[in-house]
Amino acid sequence: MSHFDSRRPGAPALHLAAGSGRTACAPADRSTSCSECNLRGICLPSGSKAQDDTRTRLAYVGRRIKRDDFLCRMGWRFESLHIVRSGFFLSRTASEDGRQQVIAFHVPGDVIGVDAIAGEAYASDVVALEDSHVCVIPAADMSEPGVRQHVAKMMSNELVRARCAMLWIGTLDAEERLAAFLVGFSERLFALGNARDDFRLRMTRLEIGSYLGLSLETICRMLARLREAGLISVDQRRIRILDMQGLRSMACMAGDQKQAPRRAALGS
Amino acid sequence: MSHFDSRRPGAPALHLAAGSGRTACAPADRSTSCSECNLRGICLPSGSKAQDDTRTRLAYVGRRIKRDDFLCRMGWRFESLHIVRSGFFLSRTASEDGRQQVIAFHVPGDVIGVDAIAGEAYASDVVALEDSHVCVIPAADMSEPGVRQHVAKMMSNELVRARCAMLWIGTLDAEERLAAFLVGFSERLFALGNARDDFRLRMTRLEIGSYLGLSLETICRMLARLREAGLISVDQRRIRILDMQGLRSMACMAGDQKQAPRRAALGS
DNA sequence: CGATCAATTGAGGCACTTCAACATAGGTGG
DNA sequence: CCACCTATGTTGAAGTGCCTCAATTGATCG
Repeated sequence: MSHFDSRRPGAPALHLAAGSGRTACAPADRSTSCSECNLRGICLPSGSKAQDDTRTRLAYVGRRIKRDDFLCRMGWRFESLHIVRSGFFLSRTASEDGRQQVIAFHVPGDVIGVDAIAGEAYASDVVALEDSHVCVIPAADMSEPGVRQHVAKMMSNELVRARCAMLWIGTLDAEERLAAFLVGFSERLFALGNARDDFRLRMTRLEIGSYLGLSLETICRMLARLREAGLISVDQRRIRILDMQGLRSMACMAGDQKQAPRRAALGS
Repeated sequence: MSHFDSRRPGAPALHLAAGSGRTACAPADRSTSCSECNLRGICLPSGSKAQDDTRTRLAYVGRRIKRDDFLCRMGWRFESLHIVRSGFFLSRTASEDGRQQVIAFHVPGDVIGVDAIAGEAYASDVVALEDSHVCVIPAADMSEPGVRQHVAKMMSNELVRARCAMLWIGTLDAEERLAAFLVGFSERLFALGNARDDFRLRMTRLEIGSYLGLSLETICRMLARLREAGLISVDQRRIRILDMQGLRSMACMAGDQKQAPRRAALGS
């Protein structure tokens, strides 16, 4: 099923999660008070003084999104932000000729839709990678102090992550990029209470490749190379990190050892 | 002069603007009321109803930054946002082993420093590409309604631009990337009252290359190729766009014609 | 248990990097 | 004003990392 224009001449007939065409109109849940949410401490309004006060006052409508369904589509009018309560999402954009790229993965606690605030329409498609659950935050609530602060922080975080990805894609070779991705993903899951060195990828090799600007075959090969180097073990989507130190240094996130490639060096 | 660790073994001895080592401690200016600023309408608090009211009330301290000086450095504690009043800036990050990448260019009206809100420290170096002038907005003022809205929009814009850059780097080949960059830069300048088809690049080929994940030689060659194709004329840093339609379609920002490369295609 | 999608691995080609030589512009001091 | 210097820009030739194409295996699901 095609949910896009992508019937352009000669387009490779690849298939991908999120092709099911359903459009995320799952019925709204009961609303839940923030003070009873299992994301207390991760989600809003962390850090503020009026914290408990705000939290008891706030209550948001939840929505369930099934695997492969859209949370929102490019061009939809911006009406609300969403916070991931459980599950995983992927965001992707497309250029006007239909080429797509994964530009973000979202884990519980993340705010989705901040790229729509400026344009008043969503700037990317957001797809659930597994059955998920989000809180709906009406745009009007962004002026609420506790919400405002949390949203500002999460936006800032998104920006840092996006720029981090730019740094990876622009300066690291394939093996390093994948190492950086794995370390980063591990850390995000760790912040949610996961083990740091044992997790399951929720996305396909194709989606990882798209995110990192590499082909899916290269992802496979580099996973194999990292495995052969004894840094990780790979079993389908289950990843175990055997040598975090080594992986980090390969990802240029610790002691360095490699010469920077030309296109990266800005000298100084 | 080295302002970084980059004396790593074998680092190529490239030199770049922003090596002067001065650290942007130019004396603060007189403060200026927002109602008298020449960015009225572009800058805050555009769009709000309490617009004129807020604008007359607000007044911000200005700061001058000389060419090649830093507005802020990675790791500095976050104390204030900056809005570019005049001039041009470049942001760049570095991985821990010293590889750098340009991650954004800033034109008048842009908010600088939003990536610091989450981490409470600046996440990138920001360098003036020419003598510039910024407004200093204390972090505390972010709760001010008019400011809040504008900052949220500009953050959202930054995120969109960053993701746009990811899309370019991840899915377009060198020639297309450069075309997209030129079109995008043209549009940003146009929004500031410039001609759409005649402008001056403020940055070196090296910096453009870094931003686009390409070597500076490739930038040269692709500029030549676009010139030979009759799409632009190039005279040093002065660019004239001779065929906007053609340039846009090459940048995949209008009618398409090319087959998407594999690494981009997410199928559907 | 077939059908479909995801993952793996090999072989070959090309786009871009790298290295290198040279041209040009802008600045400085004689 | 010149010669001189350094940073930037340009262009050529050669190497290579990753993409592309292709064929196979392994999961997953109705």
